[in-house]
Amino acid sequence: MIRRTSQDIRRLNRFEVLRRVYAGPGAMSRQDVAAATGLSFATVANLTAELLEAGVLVEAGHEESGGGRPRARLAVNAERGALIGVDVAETSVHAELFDLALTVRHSVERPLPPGDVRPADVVGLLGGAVEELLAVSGTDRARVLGVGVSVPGMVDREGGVSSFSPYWSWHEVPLRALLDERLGMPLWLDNPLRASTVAEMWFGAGREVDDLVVLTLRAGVGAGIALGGQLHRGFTDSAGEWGHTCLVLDGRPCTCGNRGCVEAYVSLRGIAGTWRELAPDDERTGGPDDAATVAALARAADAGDPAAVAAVERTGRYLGAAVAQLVNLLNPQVVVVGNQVMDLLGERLLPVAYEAVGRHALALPRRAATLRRSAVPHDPVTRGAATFALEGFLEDREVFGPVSRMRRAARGGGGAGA
Amino acid sequence: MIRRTSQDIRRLNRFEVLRRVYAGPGAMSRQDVAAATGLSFATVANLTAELLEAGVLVEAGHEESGGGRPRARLAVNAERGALIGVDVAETSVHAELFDLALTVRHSVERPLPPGDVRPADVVGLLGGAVEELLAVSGTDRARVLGVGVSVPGMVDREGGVSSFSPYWSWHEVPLRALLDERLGMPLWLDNPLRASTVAEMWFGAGREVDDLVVLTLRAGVGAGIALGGQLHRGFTDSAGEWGHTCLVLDGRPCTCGNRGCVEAYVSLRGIAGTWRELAPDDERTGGPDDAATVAALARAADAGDPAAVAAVERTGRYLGAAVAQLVNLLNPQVVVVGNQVMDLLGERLLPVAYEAVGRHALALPRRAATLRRSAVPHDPVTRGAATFALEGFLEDREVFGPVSRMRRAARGGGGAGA
DNA sequence: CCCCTTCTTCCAACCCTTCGAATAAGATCG
DNA sequence: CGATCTTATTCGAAGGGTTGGAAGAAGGGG
Repeated sequence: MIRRTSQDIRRLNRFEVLRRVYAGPGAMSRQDVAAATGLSFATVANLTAELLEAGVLVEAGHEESGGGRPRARLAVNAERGALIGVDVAETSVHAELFDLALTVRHSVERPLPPGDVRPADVVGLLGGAVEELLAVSGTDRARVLGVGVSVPGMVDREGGVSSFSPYWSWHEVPLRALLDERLGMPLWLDNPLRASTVAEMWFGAGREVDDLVVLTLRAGVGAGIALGGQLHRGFTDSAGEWGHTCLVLDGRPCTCGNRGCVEAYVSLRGIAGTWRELAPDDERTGGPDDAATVAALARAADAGDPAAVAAVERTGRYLGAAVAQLVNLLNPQVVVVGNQVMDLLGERLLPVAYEAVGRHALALPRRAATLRRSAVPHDPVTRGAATFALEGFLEDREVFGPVSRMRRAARGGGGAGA
Repeated sequence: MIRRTSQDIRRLNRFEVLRRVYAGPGAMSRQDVAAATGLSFATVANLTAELLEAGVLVEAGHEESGGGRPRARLAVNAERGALIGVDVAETSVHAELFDLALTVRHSVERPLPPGDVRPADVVGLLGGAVEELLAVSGTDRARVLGVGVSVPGMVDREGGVSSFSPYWSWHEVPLRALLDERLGMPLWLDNPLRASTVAEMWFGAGREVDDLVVLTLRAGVGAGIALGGQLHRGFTDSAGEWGHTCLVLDGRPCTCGNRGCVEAYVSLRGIAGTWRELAPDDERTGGPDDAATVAALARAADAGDPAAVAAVERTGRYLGAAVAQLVNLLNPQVVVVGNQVMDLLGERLLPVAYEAVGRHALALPRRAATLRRSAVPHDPVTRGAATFALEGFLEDREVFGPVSRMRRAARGGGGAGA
């Protein structure tokens, strides 16, 4: 049983206030935040005071006054510290350094060798990439508020263990232990699905919406699920494995051993496969690099190549049918589609997919749901990983103590008068 | 934005305590409840006092003492009031009267005419059934704490409107308005999926588990979803429409107009259809009453009829493949299968289905999930409907006021000594 | 320079949980 | 049969949160 305490309310409200400030581009006042969150003004003032004291927010000038006291503008204090987000993907380790305003400051990408990769190699590469980020940006280690790391597959977040990797023969790898030693900074581990989702919640569609599903389409595919404003992790941290949902009974073989999985149709490899089916003699369809093949497909479709157009169309229909299942089952307000496949095929795919959703989903949940492309700036996975670190920092009891502690401090210090 | 307040904590804890008392068959002490809920003993004592004062609980004797003061046994006060649960189904209206211990006291079933049925007819029949329940049981209207009504299809719970019915040509029918007038008792409207799920949360597998999926298999099929101990309703109250998830692309036509839906394979009609496919010349497979056909199928399978055995087996595989999707996506701790199909085919179906889940789901979420038959006594839909009324009663601010109100009352009244 | 308007801060009130001391209620033993 | 022991409950104070409203702060306008 999880104990619910009033401090949870406080923590969630703190998140909420800060999310609004991130959302409003430098122009949020306390009043705006109160209106947007539905919290009382007193509470917003209280929480902002706390965030100001912690240096997370700063007051940046005032708004135009229409006769009364002008509102103070709240902004995130970018210089309060740095966050690092790392995306360990199939072929590379991508590490980025953000300031606290979640602006990308520096970026490093290190290729991973093909084939099976040992955990120690990833740890080494990751450690090196982080060191380089610190060196290049001249950031002191102590200024880093946390490092978020996204590892593919199933990750036991609490234990810090990678239970299973789709690409490598990893089993119960104690990543936290290995990385803690190497990095010496606060560390949060999770997987790319949940990273993308949390990025969406802070910086994308999730800012306005409480029930959303975030589809990640790249080498693998998955669905991050956020319901009631809370990320759903599942009983063993493995919710969101949408890729091996059966889309076509006895359809194409999938890497998982089954047939007809969603992933076999809307992942990079699946899309390349669809093109190959439709144009078996076209040598562009046969390359070993699926991302390159899909990029070629996009170009060919733009050029009016009939097989390519048909392949995109068919992919859209597959995607739509698969999304319809989610819409029926979860009745979300928004379905966000993101990552590589979107970057490559983007606008070509969504209209077809949307139309297919309409054919496959029931009227009421379909009308409720909108399908849209991710609006998260830059890479949602590294950003999401950094967001985990941000969330971790915001839960730090040293920095954000209980209210009474603040009050004692205020009394002791004695505020300087005007 | 939904405001989170400390009173929500109180309300949820009140639910939690009471759920434990229902779960422990007459043998729960305050200590047991505290251990089971993880709440502090003081809080449990506090909540119990409130429930005792409201007459919901009573102290029923003491446990054997092993040397110290004996523990008081807590029990639900069945006589505190009555609850009515109504299941409006395709072919009948089934109304049941429960005491507060959720024991069925009286039951009435009224057939509905085949074909399109008007809302007024359902309201009339329902009203009559409720009147009969009151008359037969000699229950005073004022003693009824609430009436829960389950209506098929999509129901706007807050508005009290049936947005869409799968059987009848209902559109935006203001059921609450119609029924309020007829019944004159507190009313809660919802659909059978969510009713079954909430029944499971209070009286079935959900007592021990926080993430569960409840499959309802009868004329239609659906999946009730409870995550983190909370029922998920979806953005427009229509989550759980699992029946029209695509199981076989371009498979059997479904009533919804698409092809290959889950419902076309594991609903009563779907199962009958599978049997018919396998034994087209067997006249037992062709009756108009699907429930009767499935009952015949169960008998034939028991008798060793090869086509019947194959039909059950195939149905199990379909079910397993469909469940695997849910297991992968949501990573629940338990999947409960219930309602008519289970009653008819029960034990024959689950082993095959379980095996198929194993083939179609990923290792980690599969290991986490158990598939089991509903353990909710009697009819989960009427019971769930009654449970909505129970929950409504437990939220009644007149009865369960804030803590301070209690304290004032205690001071004013002055408790009688021992 | 005073008044008016609007934003912020501050305080008291209220809600909820929990710790620990005090009280209650049997069992047991001398 | 009372003292003592053990365990269960009750009670009060403290701690963590939110909120409405009074009081203070900061401009604009006459």
